[in-house]
Amino acid sequence: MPNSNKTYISELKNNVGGEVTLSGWLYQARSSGKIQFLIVRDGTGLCQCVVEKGKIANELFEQLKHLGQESSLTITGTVRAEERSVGGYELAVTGAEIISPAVDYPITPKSHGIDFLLKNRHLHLRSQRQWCIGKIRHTVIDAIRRFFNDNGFTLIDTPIFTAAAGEEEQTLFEADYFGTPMYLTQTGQLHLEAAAMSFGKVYCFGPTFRAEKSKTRRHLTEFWMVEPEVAFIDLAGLLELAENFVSFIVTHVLQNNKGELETLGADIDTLEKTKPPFYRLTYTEAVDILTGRKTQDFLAEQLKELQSQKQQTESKIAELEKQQAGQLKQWQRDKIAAELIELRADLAETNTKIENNPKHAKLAAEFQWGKDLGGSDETIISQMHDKPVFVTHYPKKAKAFYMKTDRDNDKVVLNFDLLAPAGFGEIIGGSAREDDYDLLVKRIAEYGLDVENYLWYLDLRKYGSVPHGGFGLGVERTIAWLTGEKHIRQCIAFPRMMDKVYI
RNA sequence: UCCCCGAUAGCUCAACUGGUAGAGCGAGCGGCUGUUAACCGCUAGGUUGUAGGUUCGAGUCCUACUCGGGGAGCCA
Repeated sequence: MPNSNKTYISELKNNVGGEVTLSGWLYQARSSGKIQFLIVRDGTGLCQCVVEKGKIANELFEQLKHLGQESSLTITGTVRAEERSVGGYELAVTGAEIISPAVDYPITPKSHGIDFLLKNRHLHLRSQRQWCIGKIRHTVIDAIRRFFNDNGFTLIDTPIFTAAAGEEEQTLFEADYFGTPMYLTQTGQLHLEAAAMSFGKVYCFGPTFRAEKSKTRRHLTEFWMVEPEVAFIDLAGLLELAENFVSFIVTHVLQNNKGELETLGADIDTLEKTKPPFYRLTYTEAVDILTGRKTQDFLAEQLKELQSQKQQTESKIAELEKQQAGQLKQWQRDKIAAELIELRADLAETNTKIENNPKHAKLAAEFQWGKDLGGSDETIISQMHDKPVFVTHYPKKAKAFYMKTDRDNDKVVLNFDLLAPAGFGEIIGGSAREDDYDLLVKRIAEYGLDVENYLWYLDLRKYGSVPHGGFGLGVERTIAWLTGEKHIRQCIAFPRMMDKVYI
């Protein structure tokens, strides 16, 4: 091994002209007779290492040429700035040592199906895309903790095993707790309310489990949620807290992960607009929008766009198919075939959207005041805005028992959802909590719940009750929004989905 | 739980109205001194998800099952 400085790829910019040693894995390799381009990853980034014949021992040159993808190695060379390289720097290799050669790595640089990738999740984590998402997730979680810690909140760890339900009973995972049934937590909220009466401002942050039979791109059965709870706060205060919080996360990610966002193709311009104040709609206003002219026009316009998109894709496909019929080199033929696969997938997606458009229009037009907003309704509202939107004051019937009844209109509760823009949908749900003892007892009864299970919760209204409230933010949904990732399962290292847990 | 689509080489996909399976990537060998999912040549690799049925003949048609994808409802 030559005598040189061990370093990380992220530090290369500080070592231009110097000789350094990297430890990592072979991500990709191209060779051209007397020159090889090895892309090495070390956990901090990617670096192109240029190996020239004659600059290193012939034997080593041959070994490197036959090294399999994901082999581990240390590699030494001189750092130079190079525009053509990933990351802007590259290594002129002077030496290398193979630590462990890898043979037949299953994930190739070409495209793969999602089932295959999830089966190989332990390896897929090494891919550029998953690495970028992981880095952003780290920043999001760091920002969450930083925001609350720096704003006078105290962290409370609420239990994972719970006796009573926080949300819907049917969606609880049951566990056998020494012979008695217990449930995996769906929210730390009830316990958090108790803690808020001690510390004032508190938050909990941990995994949440919901046995919803939801097979969609927005659902996991195990996901991470952060929930703040504040004493002496009203709905307006909660909205302000939520918009400052979300803006803080976005700013943090933009500061720390621009490169990752670019690699992922995220919509950075829109993210940069995410600053308070966010839009505010009441549920009633949202319903008026959904059932009104504006939504029908909006959807009609969208349908037109989709149809022209469909035509464009179809004519592109037709053109490529024509080309395919002509005389071509094999590699040209393959390139066309690959493009066709992508275009056909796009077309299928566009077709689904076209198919759904009138259904969504109908659902929106026929929306009845009193129902909870459906997924498509949320998407429509969210698509109409370029910044997150609060929807507040939902009908009491559609919401949980602990939400505070609006004293000016007892048909609605003082709650809110925050919808991420451009169609991503709900990332936060929250409310002011019912703080009146008698009203809360009544609500528990109305929901057919057993008051016996909520005696301790009612105590909080008995001994110095105060107006208070809080909300929950879904970490994976937030990451999906920030990264532009279509499916939430890519936003956690080892996703747990309904009916399917891979590894 | 419901609706739609799919399952062909290790991976991603082809195979016109039923006529006996073909590419690329990956792997192996060789060539190429600036590649960007590099390129070029050669080699190996398949009882077409399972079980039945129709037919002279099934990857292709029918039935059931298994697995997967997308969407709906519900939600963060």
